[in-house]
This record gives sequence, structure tokens and C-alpha cells, in this order.
Amino acid sequence: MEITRRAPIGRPRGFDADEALERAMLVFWEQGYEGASLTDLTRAMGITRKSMYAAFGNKEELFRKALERYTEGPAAYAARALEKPSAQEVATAFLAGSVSTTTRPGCPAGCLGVQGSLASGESGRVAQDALIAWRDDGRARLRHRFQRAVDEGDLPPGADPEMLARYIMTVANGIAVQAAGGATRSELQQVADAALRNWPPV
Amino acid sequence: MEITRRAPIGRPRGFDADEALERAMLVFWEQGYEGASLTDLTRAMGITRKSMYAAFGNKEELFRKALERYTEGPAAYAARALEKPSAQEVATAFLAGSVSTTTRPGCPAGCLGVQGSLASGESGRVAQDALIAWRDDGRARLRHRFQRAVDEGDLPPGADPEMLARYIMTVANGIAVQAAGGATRSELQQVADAALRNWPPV
DNA sequence: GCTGTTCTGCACCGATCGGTATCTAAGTCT
DNA sequence: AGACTTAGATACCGATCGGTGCAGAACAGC
Repeated sequence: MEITRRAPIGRPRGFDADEALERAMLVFWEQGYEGASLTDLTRAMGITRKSMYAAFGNKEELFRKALERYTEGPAAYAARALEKPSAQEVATAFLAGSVSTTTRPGCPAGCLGVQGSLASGESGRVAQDALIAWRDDGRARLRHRFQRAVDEGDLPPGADPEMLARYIMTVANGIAVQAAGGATRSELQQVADAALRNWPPV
Repeated sequence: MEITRRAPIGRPRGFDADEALERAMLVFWEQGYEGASLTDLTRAMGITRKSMYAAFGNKEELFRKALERYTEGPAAYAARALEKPSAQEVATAFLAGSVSTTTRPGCPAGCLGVQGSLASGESGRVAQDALIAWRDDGRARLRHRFQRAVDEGDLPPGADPEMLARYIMTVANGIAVQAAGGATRSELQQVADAALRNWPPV
């Protein structure tokens, strides 16, 4: 079989799909899944409903793709934090990234992974479940990282990676809620610092 | 002028308004403001749209009244916590109440004051603002209580009531998000305990 | 050129949204 | 009894919801 890598047949689309997805992500971030209508979304994306459906499937698929983009964009601080050399640095960077992303000027306040669909009616259930899985995934990565830290002696043998991961994720979620309510970056960084003051020593 | 306290004139309503409001609160709690349609609400309340409008005004007013009921019902742990004799006990009771209310069997998981309308489109802005004010109020009460504790020597003179209040509220908000994602009561109580381990000593 | 394929713009779909008009039933008042 | 007031049921309102059908425009390969 022969795989050809040519220009796609047919009329090329007249918009940048990446740019459109970025705009959609911002609308979901600010208004949540149910609060963002197709009219809001396509207006921000600068395309028609038909083009959106052709390029992204439907509203649920668009949300999923916006969430992926969020993970690799504004929420990339999480992956970077996990690569820090010590558990203490992981936790510190994770919370600092959470503070800075939820209070970034020019972006919606808060976290898409929290306020995108925290509670919803039937129509938003898919988005809600996607975000629960997203947060669970983040927590699992923290847990594995802390388990590794225990194995490597970076955390004391009695440390509980499961609980520590949930603790950090809980504080990050709380920071997101506070940011959505208008808390400032410095106020939240103080909170993050306080939350780490009892971090288990080596 | 003479004020008469008689039975109201006209046909008496055929439903218990308190009971109906309780049911509406549960729907808002589970589905959020925008996710709860009038059909969902009135079906759960067991009354018609017309009766709901006559008794409660409109959807926004119904939400506000449901939030009041939530404050005096499921969220009454907050007021009780503020009356504890020491700041340490206030913080401990506040977080324990938050854990137990957000994970109560038979009630929706999470906190109405968080997931009721964390992010929304234009139509949910009123509810969103009401919840921001609700959380701000709770935080202000904690701050005043902690300020009193500083004045009374219950907290060290260097303690920052503003920051401590925001810290406790942030952890409580995070607990609510975690509960909405299915975290169990014992898991969250561990998190609450961890969050208090660095509480400023006397 | 022509044909095939895909994108765009617009009108439109049925369903549901929050909210109401109308009529009748069920009470209190004089 | 009869006037008055309010609750309840039904049907309905215009607007908006997520999602499509259709005709024409813009590209590829031939």
C-alpha cells in the first residue's frame, strides 16, 4: 500500500484550526461547558457553525480538544513540576504554577479543569466526567512521583504518596476556586507557601 | 394603624414552600445553576412553573433562596465552627464540617457554594456573583474570628488573620472540588488533618 | 477545460430555554 | 350568599439551544 503525503484534496479551510481551538478554549475556560453556547464559541473562533462541526466534530469533541490544548498550554506547568529533582520542589512548583496560571492577566481567572464543568445537568455530563478524569490523572501522576521519591529516599519512609498527592491537588483546586472569585496572585502565593510549610522533611 | 394577623386571604397553596425549596436546593447543588432547568426544578419540587414563580419570584430568586437555605442547613457547620473557643478549634471544625457536608450520603457530592455557578455564561452571572459574595462572606467571618484570636492572645501576635482565613477557605474549596470528583470522606479528612498540621502554635 | 472533493455562508430544523396568559378551583372576607 | 383574592393546570410565548441541508465557491487531479 502506498501512503501519499500531498496537499489534501478539496477546498482548503480558510482559518487556522489551532488558533480557533485556542479561542474556543478561552471561552470554555471563562464560561464553562454549559455556559458556552455554540454562538459564543463560533463567534470567538471567527468561523461558522458548519466549519466548527467539520473541523472538530461537535461541542463535546471541541471541549475535549480544548482541554487537551489547555493541558499542553496553560497547564503545562504540571508536567514541568513533575520533573523537578525533589518531591519538595515538585510540590512547590506545582502550586506555584497553579497560582500563576489561575491568575494570569489576559486569561480567564481560575482553572479550566475545575470550572469547566464542576456540576452540570445531563447535557454537560460528558464534559464533567472528562474533567474528573483529568484531575484524577493529574493526581495519579503526583502520586507516582511521590512514590518514586519515597523509593529514592527523597521522602521519609513513612510518607504516604497517595495522601500527599491528594493534599497538593486539593490545595491547587482550592487555589483555582479562589482565583475564580478574584483572589490575587500574591494572596494565593501566600496560601501556597503556607500549605507547604508542613511538608514532610527528609 | 391596625395590623391583623389572620390567615392569608385567597386560596391557600397546596404545597409546603419549605419542602419545595429544599428540593430545589438539592437540584441546584447537584446540577449547578445553569445545569438546572425549570423543568428539572419544578419536577423535583412537585409544583408547576406558575406556582414556583408565584412563591419564589424567578429562577435567580429561587437560587438565592436555595443558597440561604443551604447556608442555614447543610452549611451551618461554618457558623458553628466560628463559635469554637480557640482559633485552632475553629479551623479544625470548619474543615471537618466541610469534609462531612461535601461527602454526606444522600446529598449531592461537593458544595453548592462552589459548584453552583463557578464559571458561567451571561445567564448565570447573577448566581455566580452571589456565590462569590457567599464565599467572600465566609472568608470575612473567618478573618474576623482569627483577628479576635490574635487580640485575645489565642494566636501569636505575628499571625496574619487575613492569610489564615484565606488558607482555610482555600483548603475547604479544594475539598469541595475533590468531593465533587468522588473523593471519600476519610480521604478528605486526612487532607484536612494535613492542612492543619502547620497551624501556628500559641 | 472538466470532475471530484471539501470548505463556507445562510437558512433552517426540532427541542428546550425561562417566563406568562388564561381559565377554573378553592379558599377568606363582608 | 356573593364579592374578592389567590393557587393550580394547561397551553402557550418568543428566544435560544445544539446541530444540519443546501447551494455555491475554491482547491486538487486529470
